[in-house]
Amino acid sequence: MSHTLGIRQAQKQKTRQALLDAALQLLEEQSLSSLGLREVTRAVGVAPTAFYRHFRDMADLGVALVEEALDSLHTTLVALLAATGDGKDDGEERIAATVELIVAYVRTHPAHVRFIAREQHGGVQAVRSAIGDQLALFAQEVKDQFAGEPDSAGWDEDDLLMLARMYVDHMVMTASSLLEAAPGTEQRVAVGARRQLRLLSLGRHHWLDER
Amino acid sequence: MSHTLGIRQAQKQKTRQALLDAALQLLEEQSLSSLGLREVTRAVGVAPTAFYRHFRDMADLGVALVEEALDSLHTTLVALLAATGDGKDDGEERIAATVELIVAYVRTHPAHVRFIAREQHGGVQAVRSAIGDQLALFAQEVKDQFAGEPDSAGWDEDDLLMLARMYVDHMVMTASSLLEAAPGTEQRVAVGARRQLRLLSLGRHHWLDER
DNA sequence: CCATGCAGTTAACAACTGTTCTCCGAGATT
DNA sequence: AATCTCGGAGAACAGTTGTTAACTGCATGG
Repeated sequence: MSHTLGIRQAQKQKTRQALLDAALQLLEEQSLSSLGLREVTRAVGVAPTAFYRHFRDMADLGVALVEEALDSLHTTLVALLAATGDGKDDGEERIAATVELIVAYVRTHPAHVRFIAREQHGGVQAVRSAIGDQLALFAQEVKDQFAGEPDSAGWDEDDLLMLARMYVDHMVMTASSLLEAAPGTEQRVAVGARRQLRLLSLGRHHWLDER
Repeated sequence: MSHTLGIRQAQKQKTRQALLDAALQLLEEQSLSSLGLREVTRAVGVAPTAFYRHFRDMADLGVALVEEALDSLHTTLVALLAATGDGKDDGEERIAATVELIVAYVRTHPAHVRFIAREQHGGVQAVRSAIGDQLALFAQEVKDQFAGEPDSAGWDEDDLLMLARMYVDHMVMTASSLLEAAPGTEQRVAVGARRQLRLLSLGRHHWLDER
């Protein structure tokens, strides 16, 4: 594969990406259901009708944005699981590394984070369920990771998934909190996030105590 | 006070409420930043210009909706704290009662729940911070409740607030999940919510273990 | 080298938006 | 009874929206 796809399709994907970028930027101050097709094409410097060469409508573009955003997040998640998955380091180190990775991600992909947080419960059905599906998939991966750890011996399948979901949800929530935090306040948010992870970790360790 | 406010102001508040109700209903399928002034007045059956007699713009109406929605939620929260606050019942009963109250609230105020979940991270700044402030206030109340319980002996102030925030966030998240759950699936969501609360409760009990 | 495919353009459309100004009529005030 | 107040109606405005149709020019594959 990959025979340096012709100058033709290259240009197409270039403007397509320009549309996605422009939309993502415009979405910092509004939500998808109020973002107009013309608004996006105007920002790119292209005729309104050119939009239809790439997307059926704005909802379609929204779904494409979900894929782009959650793909980059997925990369981060894999890195996170790989870095903290050896089971050697005890809880505290693992927690610190996790939060630090989230902080770094938010710093490098703020617009993506805002988009996911906003449209997760937003007004466009197709986008909402696209995000929901992807996050459920993330939870599955986290669960699989957990399943291989000694701490999870004797755990129910459903309980493991529930735990994984809590971690994923907490990850998204923390990222969103970091975004809205006043400049300079990010460290406070990070401290809070570590404390919350510590609580979850404690709950996990004592889950099977009284059984 | 309250001398049966004249038939004049009565009519005014009546149409004002009609505007709020219509907006809340229209918001089930879109988000606030895309909801138009004319759309709302049309649904009520009133001239577009009448809108300005009650709200400066849609953002202003949004803030009013926040107050209405979170006021009803606050009532539920107080009931929740009162019902589970005697400290007598052990964790499991308390958890079941909490989840059941959330389920009941979602069933009776679905539109309010959807609105809060959607606009919490939505595109209208004023509404976002209005919701944030109210939820922070809820967390304070929960914290005060926790502070009076024996389980919280020796707890740091910040840690208590962090715990309270986790409970409030979990409450909102559970309510939102119940909304999006396929009909008949609510019971599954409720079971998951109970498990999550159990985990939080376990974390809480062992918070001071290794200090 | 030429015919075809196709990303992007131009022009036009009916529909809709927020906002202003002017007016009306009925409740409130004296 | 006369006057004032003010919630709401009506008409008009400049701007914007999504979508259509027919076009242009260039990379592409035979």
